[in-house]
Amino acid sequence: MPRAATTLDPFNAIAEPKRREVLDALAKASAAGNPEVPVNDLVNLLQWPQPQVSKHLAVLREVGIVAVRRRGRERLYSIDGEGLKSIHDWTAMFDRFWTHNLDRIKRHAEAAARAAASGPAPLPVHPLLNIPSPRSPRTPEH
Amino acid sequence: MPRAATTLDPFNAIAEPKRREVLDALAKASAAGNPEVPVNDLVNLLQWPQPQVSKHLAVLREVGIVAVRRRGRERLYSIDGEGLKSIHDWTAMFDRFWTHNLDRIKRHAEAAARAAASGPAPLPVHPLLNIPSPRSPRTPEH
DNA sequence: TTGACATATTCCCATTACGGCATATATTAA
DNA sequence: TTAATATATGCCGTAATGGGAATATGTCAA
Repeated sequence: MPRAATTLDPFNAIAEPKRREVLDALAKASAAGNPEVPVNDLVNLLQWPQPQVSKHLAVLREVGIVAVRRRGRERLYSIDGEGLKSIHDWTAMFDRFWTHNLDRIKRHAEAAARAAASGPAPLPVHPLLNIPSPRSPRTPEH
Repeated sequence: MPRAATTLDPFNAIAEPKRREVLDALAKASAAGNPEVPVNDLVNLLQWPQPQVSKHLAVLREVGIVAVRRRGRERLYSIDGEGLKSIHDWTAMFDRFWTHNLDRIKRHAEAAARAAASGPAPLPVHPLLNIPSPRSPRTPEH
């Protein structure tokens, strides 16, 4: 089974760096007062071939990150926040792994100081992980 | 040029759904008091073949989402928040696209009511986009 | 109708990922 | 040393990508 399709979900859609550039451009235009941007404006902004822009927009639209509206022969694209919100929400579940970093680094420094007072310690693999942890049971909960 | 490498950045790494499952399992273990989890525990938790677990962990480690420490013949994996924080921060730049949804929907409803008072309007493509926007200049800022 | 304009779609290709299976490496135990 | 345990790595086949170029589709203008 190969890699998941880029149109599977917003996570796969924004994995492509160029697609994030498209979203950045749309956000900038929105901040400048143009929440809806025709494809040609994006082509001029990004300086990419038009088919490339259209293809990336199609992927973003399929996963619900952008929305489209027709105006004459143009198609106006805009950001639909719901798609990105799902990613924001998922990553938010891990915020304690970076919010409490200062505390953890401080505790690590204290532990290192205590270890240095008694004897030379083996060099830590990662500062954030040098917290002595109780041996986990071989068969955890599930 | 094919798709970007999964080890290019955290965005590509978490695009794979199974990799997000691994992170969820690590987060759950951490919440249960085991911030560091041996590979075998993850194998038992997820019920996947061991090589598959190791490979996914390798990708997550390469982009800095997880960290490893050796303890005897085991390798203890833990979440390194910095990698996920970069994603959280990027999506946060778009928070106004979902935070102000209520305002936008309300304004849209008012606009629709005004339009209905004068005559039948073309059915909206997307409720959030039905805000009448000034025609954007053909050559925007950049 | 014909042409210009705006955008989407199709085809081709080189590259890469994922899963399965087998095997290599490293560490502890006997 | 040899065996057992814990984990990583290599190889394979299948599937899908993103870019380029050409072309199709749809809309407005003359």
